[in-house]
Amino acid sequence: MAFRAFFALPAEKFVNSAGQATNAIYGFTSMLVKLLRDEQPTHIAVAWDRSEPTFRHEEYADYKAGRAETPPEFPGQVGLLQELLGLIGVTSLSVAGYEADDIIATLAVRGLDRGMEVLIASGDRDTFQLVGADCTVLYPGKSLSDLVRMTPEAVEAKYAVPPERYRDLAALVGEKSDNLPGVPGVGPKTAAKWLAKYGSLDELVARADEIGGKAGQNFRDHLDDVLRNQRLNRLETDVDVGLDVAEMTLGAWNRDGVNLLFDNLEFASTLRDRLFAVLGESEAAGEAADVPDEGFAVELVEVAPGGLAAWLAAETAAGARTGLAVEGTWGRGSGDVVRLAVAAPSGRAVCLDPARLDPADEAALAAWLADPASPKALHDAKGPMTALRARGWELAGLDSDTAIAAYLAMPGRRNFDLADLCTRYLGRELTESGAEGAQLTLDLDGVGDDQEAQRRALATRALATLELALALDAELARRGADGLLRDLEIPLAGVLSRMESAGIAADLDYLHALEEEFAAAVRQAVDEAHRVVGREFNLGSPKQLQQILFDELGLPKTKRIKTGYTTDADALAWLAAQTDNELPVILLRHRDQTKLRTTVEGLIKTVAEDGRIHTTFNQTVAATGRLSSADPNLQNIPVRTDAGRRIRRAFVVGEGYEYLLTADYSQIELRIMAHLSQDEALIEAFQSGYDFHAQIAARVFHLPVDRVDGEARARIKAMNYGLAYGLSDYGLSQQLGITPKEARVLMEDYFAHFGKVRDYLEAVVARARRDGYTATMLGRRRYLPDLNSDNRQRREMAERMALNAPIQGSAADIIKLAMLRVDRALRENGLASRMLLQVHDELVLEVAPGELDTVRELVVEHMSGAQELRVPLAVSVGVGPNWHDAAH
DNA sequence: TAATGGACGTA
DNA sequence: CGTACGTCCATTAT
Repeated sequence: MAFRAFFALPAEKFVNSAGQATNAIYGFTSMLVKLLRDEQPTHIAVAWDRSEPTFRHEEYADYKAGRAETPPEFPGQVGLLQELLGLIGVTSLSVAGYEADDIIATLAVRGLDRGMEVLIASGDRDTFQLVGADCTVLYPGKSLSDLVRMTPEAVEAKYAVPPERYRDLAALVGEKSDNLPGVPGVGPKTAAKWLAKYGSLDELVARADEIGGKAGQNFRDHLDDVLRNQRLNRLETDVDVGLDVAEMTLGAWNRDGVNLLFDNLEFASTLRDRLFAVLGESEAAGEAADVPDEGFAVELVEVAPGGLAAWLAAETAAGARTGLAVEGTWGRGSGDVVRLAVAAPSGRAVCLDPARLDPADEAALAAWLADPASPKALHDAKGPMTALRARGWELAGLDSDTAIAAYLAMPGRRNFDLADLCTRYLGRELTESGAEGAQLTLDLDGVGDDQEAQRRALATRALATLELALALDAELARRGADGLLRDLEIPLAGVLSRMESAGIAADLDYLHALEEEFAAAVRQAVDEAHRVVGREFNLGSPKQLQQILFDELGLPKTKRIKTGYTTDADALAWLAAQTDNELPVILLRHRDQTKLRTTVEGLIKTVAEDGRIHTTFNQTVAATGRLSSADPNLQNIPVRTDAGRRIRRAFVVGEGYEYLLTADYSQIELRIMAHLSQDEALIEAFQSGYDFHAQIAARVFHLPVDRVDGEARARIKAMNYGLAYGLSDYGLSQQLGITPKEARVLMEDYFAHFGKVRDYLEAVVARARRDGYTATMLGRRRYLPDLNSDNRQRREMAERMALNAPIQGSAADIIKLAMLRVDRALRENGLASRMLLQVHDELVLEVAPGELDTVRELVVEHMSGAQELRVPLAVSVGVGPNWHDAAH
């Protein structure tokens, strides 16, 4: 049953933050709760298979051979499940040399002997042989929670043989999963027909000659197999289980132990409550607790016009938090609200249509939304916040954002759907096919055009958000991440919302001119390439390129990739050096120009009515804590090449403003590494204020700083940055064009002077391996279960992530702090200047007329002062009419 | 039509 | 065989 649960629940949704899979534990426990509740057994035991071979293996060496490997996530859950059973007072049994079913059969027979009524919950059909008047098998049906009662009638109805003949039927048909082949061409129908005619397998064997047809011949040919199957599928009923049935009553249970285990497994309260409820029943029978195990019991209330203020006041007395769900559209810095629902802790909720709101109610709603003293929980609030602002409503009092909270708890997760999180934290996923009525879908699209259903769905969402926020509060408190949510990420959502709405002005005419220029360059490259090859082909197709370069032109092979040989820029540059053929150079130019053209085209497409480009900042994507930017991505606008930098001229200061100002942290990640490692030499290099890389090079190569040449500085610069990424000697050698051995020597020289850096890096990985996660300066965690992987590639990958995550993540923490400080300072000083973009270590601001000096000073102060480090946090600032000229 | 993989832009 | 992203395009799978 645990194995069934394992496959019934998605493993990726049931992993705790230490990387422990929990789906089998969750599913099994859930089934057990249902069994205890519905069947109220007086005695109960759970039997387990063991890993040792059984008597069946001794008799038939290939027993269960050819089975797929047990998924690695499963075995680790068995011990935890047994621990849980121990805590709740349920007997666990296993006996060497026997399968769980033999133990079950033994207990069943002994129970029946005592006149007990016996229930067997098993996913193994062999147990059907035990079915009788007082023995029923509960066999998993369509879903986990659906157990089919296999009574004698049910067995007969399904297999057309009585339970005592089931073994015969199974022997004839065979059992694939046990590697017991049956008679070819004989399925349950034929087998049942024969058994009906001859009465039993023994009789069938005795009269084998009489059976006609191809199947009959097959039966005679495979008689040995059938008889072996029949011997092996008999369940042993006299196993020495070491315990009497009478001892298998539900024992005392350990509430604290269960709580602790559930906390570790990160199971939310629902399953725990259900379990406690049934255990409570077993202690004091008759006192049935009615625990709803599904849906959200929302009570959608209609408030009379003008009554909203009173309703809100009554429901949120004593500052209770509410759940708020908004339906509408948002993106690219704007949006609209179609309706919104407010759910209170009582389970009551209202659903409001802003367009049809009584004026008094509208005022009440606006005031309530803007009231910082009215705590609200939303799921992914930034979008709704933007949409509300587009209607003139400010949102304040954001007390929890369940998407961000879940991100802080599980920063590596891909999506943070409300429905998925409800599954994960509130455990409603097993109740899909349960009681009627109470169930409400969370899927807004799935409810059709029924207005009332949509209102209910939104109200349900609001209540779900409220309940989820509570579960996540506890989750984050346990991690010490509640401050990160409350003081950093939630306020940042508001700042980002306003940045998105502001957008950045674009010079459309200039962009169009650029596009044409890049397009012409692309066309020329295409023509040249076609001419060189002698026919037309698609330069954008890696597959066609491989064909031409390696097959037709016979150029030397590059690095292998899944689909053949790579045609990436490094490889093309290498090819260009290997051959006289001009094609690789043309292809490189084509790649460059194509990339620039598509970047410009993408930007043009996203210029809004107001002449500005409004990106969307995602706060829950990057596993390290960084922001990301999408639609369009303004964090990857070219800057390294001249041609690329020209694109930055298209980002200009908007009407009513005087300058764009950029401010960036210089070498923030290296400074963080110096701070965290506490390496005195590194710290000193930063404190002196001179060229950092040159100073480090001087130490490594034993030269005065002014004698360090460009080559030496470049090597050390690559090394400095590489260290923060878990660079290997091989990687360093590739980057510097030296041999791995030389790179190795260089690294040794480096660490000879900066030993604490090595100590720090090693300690980070060791600690992460022990704790299961890394942490940034503000306590933002990243979980890396692969640090203990048996797979070397995965493990080393995780080690590099562990090296980088605290550094990159701390930098992300710091600039987020800086953004809050800058934003607050701008507003408190009544300045019209505003923040527009964040590019990981850089902020772009739009400066209002006459505010330049104030803003420059304020930005530097709040960025460099965002976090106290052992080294200065240097910030450099540039000002200009466009993003390019504002560089420094 | 959706998913995947290669390639490449940024910090 | 350094990290973190998002987007475009071609190709493959459904």
